[in-house]
Amino acid sequence: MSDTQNPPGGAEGGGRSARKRRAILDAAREVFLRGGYLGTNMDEIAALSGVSKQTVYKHFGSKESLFVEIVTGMTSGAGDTVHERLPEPAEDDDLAEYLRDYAYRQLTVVLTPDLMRLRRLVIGEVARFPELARVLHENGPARAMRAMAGLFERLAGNGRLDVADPATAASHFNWLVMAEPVNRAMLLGDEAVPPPEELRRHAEEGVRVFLAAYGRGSGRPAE
Amino acid sequence: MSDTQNPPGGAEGGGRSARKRRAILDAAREVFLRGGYLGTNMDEIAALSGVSKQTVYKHFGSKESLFVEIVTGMTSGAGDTVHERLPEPAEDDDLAEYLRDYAYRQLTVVLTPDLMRLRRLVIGEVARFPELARVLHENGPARAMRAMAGLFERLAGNGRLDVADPATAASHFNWLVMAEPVNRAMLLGDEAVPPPEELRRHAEEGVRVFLAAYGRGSGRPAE
DNA sequence: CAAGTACGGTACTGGACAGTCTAGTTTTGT
DNA sequence: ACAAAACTAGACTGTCCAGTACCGTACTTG
Repeated sequence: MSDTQNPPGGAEGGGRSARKRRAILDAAREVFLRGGYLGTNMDEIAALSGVSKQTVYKHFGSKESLFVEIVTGMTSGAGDTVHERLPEPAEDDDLAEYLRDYAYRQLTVVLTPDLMRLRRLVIGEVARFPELARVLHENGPARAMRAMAGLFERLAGNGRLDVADPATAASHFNWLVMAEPVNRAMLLGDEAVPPPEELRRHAEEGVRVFLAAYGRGSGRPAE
Repeated sequence: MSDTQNPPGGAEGGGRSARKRRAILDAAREVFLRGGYLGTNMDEIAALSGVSKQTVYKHFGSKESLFVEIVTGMTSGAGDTVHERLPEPAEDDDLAEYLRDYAYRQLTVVLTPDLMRLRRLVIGEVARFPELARVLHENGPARAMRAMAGLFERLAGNGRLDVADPATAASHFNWLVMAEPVNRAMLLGDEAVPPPEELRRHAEEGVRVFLAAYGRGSGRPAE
């Protein structure tokens, strides 16, 4: 209809087939995130992507395949954006400041509406698609906590943290920061996500508690 | 068929109608928890409860009503078992011990398989039934944290804790203890729930961190 | 430009399922 | 004992939906 005049390279690259494929994926993500697996029908996906149902089934063999592709794509993609580009803290950086920034960044990514909807979707389908939940756990919390555990271990080696069990410390740090807002958003909807400045305060409080337990005596500066 | 010989009082009390009603509720809980809202059909509920479909619709007007009744019943019921019967710690009690016990009890209740399945179910249906999620949040984490905040406030008044903001302290305590195992069980299934002794260790570690941040200088005993 | 492939539109199949209807049976209250 | 109320079994309606078939058309490629 609207892009009949874009023979080879419209706005996005790739051949016609590849373009259709992307359109289907985009539409399917939207529709699945809105309605869940059972609450979604393939006609709606076809209509929203401006493609015939036949084409949908040519590209993805079944509703189930399409669903799995959408979800795995989103989970692994989201995990990549958080890690892979957090600089190690320099020797003379303020450690508390570094941890606050890290916490805040993590919060803003995970609380993205689409990621919250993905999380709800996957959790609701644990019984039907246990593999997807496993992948989400691996690419989400498990991955983040492994990265943090490595960092804490190095910082303990430097003498900048007092951490005997890096994995436990990483879990404590992660959930001190993430648990409250994630749980709220999970149950109360995306409108329950606090505004940025409140998230920053929340991150600060979490870091304060973490450093009180794992800092080198400087956790509570006063007194 | 089998209970034709129990005229008035079979095993459970109540008239025939009340007994049927309970049977329907039990069956519906099982089936909804297993298959989710859309994944459940009313014929299965009728069959499992040993009752005709007509009777199901006499007692509960629709699939939706039945679902709402099941879920609200479970959420409020579960909240009650945790609170309402935690004794205040006595003056000469060991506070750390008291908090460990409290944390461990909370863990064992929340990690019950049925409660985990309920949580997944409700989260997966947030878009369709936002009210249910609100109720679960209110009767679950919110209620627990309010109770804890009250306790911490009193302990701060006693000089046994160093808590300026009881609500934040309660959130930190709650999630230090609950977040990791609950999140694991949520995504990895009920088999990922750690055995009791590991839960106890986990509760201990959470309490240790909490007291390091909020205790009266005695958080980290060494040094 | 011709042959082959991908796509659109649409109708169709087969099955599932919420909720209703009917007619006969059991239970209960009085 | 008897009438009202509750229950049973199963057929039935209307609807929705995954996946397929068919055929004409647009695009791609040699």
